[in-house]
Amino acid sequence: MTRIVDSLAALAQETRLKAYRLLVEAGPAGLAAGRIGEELALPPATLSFHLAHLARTGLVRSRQEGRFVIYSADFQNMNQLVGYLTENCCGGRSCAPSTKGARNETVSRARRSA
Amino acid sequence: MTRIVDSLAALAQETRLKAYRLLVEAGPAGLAAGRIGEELALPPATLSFHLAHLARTGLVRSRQEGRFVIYSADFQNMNQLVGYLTENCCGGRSCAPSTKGARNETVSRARRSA
DNA sequence: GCTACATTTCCATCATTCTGGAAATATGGA
DNA sequence: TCCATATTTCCAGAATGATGGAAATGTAGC
Repeated sequence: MTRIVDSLAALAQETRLKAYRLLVEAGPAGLAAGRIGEELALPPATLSFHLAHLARTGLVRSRQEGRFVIYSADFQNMNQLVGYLTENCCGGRSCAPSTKGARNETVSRARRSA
Repeated sequence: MTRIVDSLAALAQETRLKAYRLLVEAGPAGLAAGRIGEELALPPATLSFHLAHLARTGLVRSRQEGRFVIYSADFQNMNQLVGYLTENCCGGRSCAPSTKGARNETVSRARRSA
């Protein structure tokens, strides 16, 4: 669950979401860090900070290629994230008001008399 | 896009994600605020802060019912969020390395000579 | 080795978010 | 009206996150 929260937090920031979308668009070939910085007009330090954040959660991979560091989206991890949301947070249409567990009261057990 | 970032941020916090999942589990009937506070063992002020945060993004609705305020998940907004991720961030299997636009270079235009 | 470019790390600053006690604001029942 | 309960608002302190300049590190070609 920490993994999920971290991934959500990684995408819950405009700059990082934009960067991630660029990488999705770029596909497996990916993009050099500097290229992303160009597109988003970010100073190097800020860019590096955000890319590191995305990489730390696994949503993005990086590989060295000559003088460049190429970032690319990790679709498998993204699928896991979306899968989690669909299953646990009801993104799918199977949003049936689950019946598992005995938590079938709207208000508190202790205070229902109130 | 601000809407998306806000929704992601709302879920990118352990307490709120837990609260949201309780509400998904509870279905349209929802849960009284206090009931959620009980489950998560949160002091009232903290609980209220997080529920308000979720409500502000539209992921959750609230209705007054007697002395209780009942919160419930808004599945429509959640579906929109998951839909966005699937389409723009490639959660679906149609993760084909998009070909739109002329952004088909991995490194910078200006510096490709390097 | 030296130079040029790419990226990261270091560091300080600023901004936002989280937390929870205490008081205020409902709401319902006696 | 008065009391008990439910929830929110007010407020301040603590923690975490974002930003970016400057210096350090890495890599390639001469």
